[in-house]
Amino acid sequence: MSALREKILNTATDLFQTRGINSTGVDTIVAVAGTTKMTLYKHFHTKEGLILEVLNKSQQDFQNWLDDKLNSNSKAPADKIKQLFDFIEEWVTSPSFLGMGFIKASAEFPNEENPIHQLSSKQSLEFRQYISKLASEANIKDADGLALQLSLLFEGAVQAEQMNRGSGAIKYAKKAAKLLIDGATHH
Amino acid sequence: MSALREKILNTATDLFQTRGINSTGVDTIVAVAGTTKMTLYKHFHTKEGLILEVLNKSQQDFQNWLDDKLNSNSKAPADKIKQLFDFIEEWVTSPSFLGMGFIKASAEFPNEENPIHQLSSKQSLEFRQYISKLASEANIKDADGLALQLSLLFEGAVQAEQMNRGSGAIKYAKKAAKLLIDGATHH
DNA sequence: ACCACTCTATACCGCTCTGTATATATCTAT
DNA sequence: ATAGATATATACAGAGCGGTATAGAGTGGT
Repeated sequence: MSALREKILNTATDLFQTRGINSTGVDTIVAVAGTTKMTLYKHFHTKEGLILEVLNKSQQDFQNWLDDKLNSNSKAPADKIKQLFDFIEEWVTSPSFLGMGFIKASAEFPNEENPIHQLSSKQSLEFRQYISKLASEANIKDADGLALQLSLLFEGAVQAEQMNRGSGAIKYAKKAAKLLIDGATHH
Repeated sequence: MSALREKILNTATDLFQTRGINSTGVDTIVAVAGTTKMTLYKHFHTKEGLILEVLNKSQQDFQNWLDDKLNSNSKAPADKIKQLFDFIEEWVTSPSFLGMGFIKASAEFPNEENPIHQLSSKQSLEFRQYISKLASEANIKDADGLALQLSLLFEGAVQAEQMNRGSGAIKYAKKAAKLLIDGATHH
């Protein structure tokens, strides 16, 4: 894969997060990435195509990182879901964290028929399903219900963190998650 | 207060929610509102000024509606906080609900020095403080902590509803809220 | 040495954006 | 009836947007 393509992708990811998607022009992206529009448009057919690829890559990076963490730190399914918010906290409080792409994108493209909105919605659903799988492996009866609740806490905490960097909201989300998980677990 | 001014404000509120703020031009607003740019710019000095007023009015409408509901339905503080998510559900599932302004606005203007972002952040904080007041009146010890958790659930549920209209996420947020409130209450 | 390919540089098109200038119309208060 | 405020209609300026055209520079393989 082309190094320039990667560079454009990473630059766009940063700029979209820090300045907004609609507010970031293609000219700005290529200027910061140190290339030209011709090169960008050879790798990505339209700006919308670039946005979709940025969203996909961002979500893949997050999901892969999280999955690795969960699998390397513990094998027991009951432990995995309990550790979920520990790793989410690590991700969200990392200095390189600038926000979750699909959350911001869905706000900037509120029309449900817009491809960017649809991808955001799909990613949100997929993450929820990932949590649900963790929950059902931990033998929790209403796995989907718990997963939905945890995803609300997650998205709320990310939202709070995007609004006020270093707000510490994630710490309280973690506590709430623990309570919800305990409440949903068979005793 | 001018009727046209009101009309512009309401039209802008709708369009910002359904099409996004940056994607909604001033020309579109005046065309839908049935007036002209000259009139708009006599009432609002800049588009940013209009956005700020839209955000303020939206939040005031929500807060006033919620406060009225809570005060008319019950006087006991312990009941008020328990009913909080019942009314939030009523608000969010109403057909006229199109999203929360400050959540979308903070995503479209991620820079923390941007006035629109700052107002969004302030409104989020004020709503959290409102919940905290409910909690402390209900004699809950860690009122701020519970308020933060409930606000995360709220913002997460709104986020989910904005992504998928009629997702039913708010029902699960309500259940989670009940569990958190019970857990934080003295027995 | 030459070809094919990728990247650069720069200029441009057509459109949309915010905001303003100008001139006209409508309405109300005295 | 007339003055003053308010709204309309329309045109325009200046900038930025996404996307393309064209021509040339660098680089690797054969």
